[in-house]
Amino acid sequence: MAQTLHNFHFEDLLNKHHLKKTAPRLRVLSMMSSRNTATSQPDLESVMNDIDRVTLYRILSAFEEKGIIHKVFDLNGTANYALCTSNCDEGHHHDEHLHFNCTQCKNVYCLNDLQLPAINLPVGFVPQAFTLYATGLCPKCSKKAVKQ
Amino acid sequence: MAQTLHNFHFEDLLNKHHLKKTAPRLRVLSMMSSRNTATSQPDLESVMNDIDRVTLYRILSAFEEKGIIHKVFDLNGTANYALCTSNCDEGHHHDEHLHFNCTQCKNVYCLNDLQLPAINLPVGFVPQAFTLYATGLCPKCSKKAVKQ
DNA sequence: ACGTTAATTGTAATATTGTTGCGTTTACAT
DNA sequence: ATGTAAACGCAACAATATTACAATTAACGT
Repeated sequence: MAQTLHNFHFEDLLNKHHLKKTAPRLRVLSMMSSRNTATSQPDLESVMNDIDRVTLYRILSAFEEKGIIHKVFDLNGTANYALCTSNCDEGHHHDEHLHFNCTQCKNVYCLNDLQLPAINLPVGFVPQAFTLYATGLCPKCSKKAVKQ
Repeated sequence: MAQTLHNFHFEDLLNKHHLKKTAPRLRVLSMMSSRNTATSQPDLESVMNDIDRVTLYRILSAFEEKGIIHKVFDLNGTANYALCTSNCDEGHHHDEHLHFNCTQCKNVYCLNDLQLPAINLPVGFVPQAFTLYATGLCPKCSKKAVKQ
């Protein structure tokens, strides 16, 4: 669970990307790092209900642009956000991992360790990035399902 | 392009799923089959601006539920719809193909022929469906890019 | 420390997208 | 032909996202 990151890590991160260290930004980072799943926009909004919605949108898009977080849409088309694991540059993400969307609890898991197999596209298609998306039951929900 | 389907095909399709043959439904089917890319909700709405928005939503969700079309969210999180190729049952889709989203023209291509490689998930995760999602340049746009 | 300034936030207004309830119309089975 | 359930259209609303601008504040040099 959680990468046990501390505030100064986040401050370094913001520094690195020439973003000012503000309370809202640090809170967003801390919330997202405290979870092992992606965080949905509605979740963010309800937890941070004292931060203005517009500010939240701007923080998220700034982070995404800088390669600090990445966005993934779940089954219902709602935006979920998760910290990028590593080397995502300005404007260029490298989050070619599996996104697992649990149909029960709706959580989106980023399975970073999973290597994507090579894919051959039809002629003419020039790929820039791949994402594998899976739906099903996450460990928690599959356990519950068995018990019943 | 297009699967050169005719109206009576659509009528059969609707019959098969116990859906009444109405003008709006036939128009939606005919529009979607006339394209080789998925159709975005905004596109549908602007082309069929004489059909009520709510009706459109209901048609789309009915078709999706019956396994006639499937929904895929593009880079911007907007819903795109495409006809299912084959054997998609009521409530159970089998659209485990590649969705290619062109970053230039924003079109979403369903590359049905592409076989997805086997994926091993971490223990506990019980998959129901996979979708591979790629971004990049489609044939048209990559040609243009070369010319410039 | 202190003031300046550009970046960031907050506020208000608006646009877009999706949903719900209900009365009217229509396909289609009898 | 006609009754009925299904589908449509309309109105109102809810949720999500964007834009413009004024107020605030982090970070820099002095």
